[in-house]
Amino acid sequence: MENQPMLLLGSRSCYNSMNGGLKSQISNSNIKSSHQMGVESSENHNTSSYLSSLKKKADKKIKKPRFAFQTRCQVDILDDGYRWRKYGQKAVKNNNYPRSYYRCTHEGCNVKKQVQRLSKDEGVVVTTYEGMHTHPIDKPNDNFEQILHQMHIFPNPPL
DNA sequence: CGCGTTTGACCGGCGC
DNA sequence: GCGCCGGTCAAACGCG
Repeated sequence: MENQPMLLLGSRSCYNSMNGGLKSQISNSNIKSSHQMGVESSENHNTSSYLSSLKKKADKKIKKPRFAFQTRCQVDILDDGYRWRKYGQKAVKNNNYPRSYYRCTHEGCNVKKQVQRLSKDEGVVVTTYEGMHTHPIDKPNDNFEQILHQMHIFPNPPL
């Protein structure tokens, strides 16, 4: 329970009413840093080039800043103003519901988002954000943006 | 047509 | 060393 995420109650358009205090677990480590140093020239890859780029340089054990919060709504897709592209869906053992993996469809913005529903309460959706957006919000939402600010999470850090 | 979504396969790490 | 679990990508299809 150390990393107990914050609880947001309300429907899709009801991001208000936040119980408990907001805790941003943003590590002081680098937020995005190098990620572009990967492939550039040389497109010829071996047979199993498959996930070759996956390993990349790996910046030590730097973990990306990720924060999770739970929402009480029937829809798992929370429109936070960014565009997300689903890149996978896997079912976890602890939950009877599958977990959805989303990624920000922005150039240079490798922000990921996980959406998981609780098997116990299908009305509860756990959304986990990984990384930070390096660009302003496309569709500024009312309360959501304010929440981000309250969480000390700004869309475009001074990097 | 563009791209967002969907599904299966595969890999890496960890536990036993 | 193998099995399990979680995570990601890739190709195809559907929809706008």
